[in-house]
Amino acid sequence: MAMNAAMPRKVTTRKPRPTSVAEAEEFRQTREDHASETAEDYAEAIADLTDAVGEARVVDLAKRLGVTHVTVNRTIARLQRDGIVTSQPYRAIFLTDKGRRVASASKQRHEIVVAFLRSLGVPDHVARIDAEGMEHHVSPETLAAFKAALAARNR
Amino acid sequence: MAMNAAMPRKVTTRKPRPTSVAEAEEFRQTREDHASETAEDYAEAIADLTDAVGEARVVDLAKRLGVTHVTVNRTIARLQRDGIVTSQPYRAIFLTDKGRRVASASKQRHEIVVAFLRSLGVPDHVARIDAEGMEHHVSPETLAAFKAALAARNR
DNA sequence: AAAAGAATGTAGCTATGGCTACATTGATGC
DNA sequence: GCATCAATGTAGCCATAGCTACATTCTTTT
Ligand SMILES: [Mn+2]
Ligand SMILES: [Mn+2]
Ligand SMILES: [Mn+2]
Ligand SMILES: [Mn+2]
Repeated sequence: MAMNAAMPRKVTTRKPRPTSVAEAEEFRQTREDHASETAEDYAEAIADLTDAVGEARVVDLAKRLGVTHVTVNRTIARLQRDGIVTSQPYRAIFLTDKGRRVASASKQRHEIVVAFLRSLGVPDHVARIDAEGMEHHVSPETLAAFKAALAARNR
Repeated sequence: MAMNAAMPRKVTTRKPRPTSVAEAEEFRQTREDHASETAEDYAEAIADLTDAVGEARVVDLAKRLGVTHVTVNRTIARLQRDGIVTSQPYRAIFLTDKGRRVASASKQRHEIVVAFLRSLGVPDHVARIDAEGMEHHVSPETLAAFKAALAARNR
């Protein structure tokens, strides 16, 4: 198809910028989820250890989380700053009221995610691994959908 | 119940350390997932933009990902170092073969996760947000389970 | 061709979260 | 009681990933 030479044409070397930026919100939420992830996992681990052996020590948390005791120390300092735990040198770590609420909500959500994956036929070991990461990105709506699917299956 | 005063008792101030450390593997995998997350999201975004407007520019990626152009610049340098993209100053960013493979696999997984959540009745907007974070923690086994559940629903 | 403006790049800051190496403290065993 | 060893703490390193402020380059407009 030949161009009419007399017809003026806008020469645009620079490509037009895409207008849509709706996706940005999704990434922002993911980053926000990651920001609370450490608090949630530590709170859960501290609650578990406290239930199991009466207290949560730095060395227990390090083993459980697969990091060194140094990393645990620094993280606990941040969690104390943020009102999730109390801690004193050479003492066990304890959850604050806020920390207990975080632990309880996280544990519930975590267990539902594991149960849901298992109900789909995912092997237990794999379900536990996937759930450890997925849990922090499961919104209340999605959690409700998981619960509903589990209930439907048991009906 | 009264204690027999003659019975010797081991006084253990220090609580016995918990032996189980199986959970550590789950956290390690989550950290590993997070390490590849940036490459996957950037590769997907670059592939999308290249399809949509012929090229991926720094400013487009910044808008899409909800970060400043500075963050994009630094990330692109790392991705180039890691063989995911090629880039030259003031030029568009292109995927390498490796980058295209990452983009393709990520995009497929991402779409399946979104479709699966929607099939559970999660509202589209929420499904997209949750999927953006969850996708990186979905193992091949779980992905297969999602696919199977979707197929069953359409049967 | 020059000006203006958009895009890109760079300098330098912050926070999180990993690590090794070394110092200190506390609990256990003798 | 004291020595030993486990636990805890601290110093200082690294990488990732975010930011603001400012400099430079390229594209478009006039
Ligand atoms: Mn958890
Ligand atoms: Mn987790
Ligand atoms: Mn993502
Ligand atoms: Mn994640």
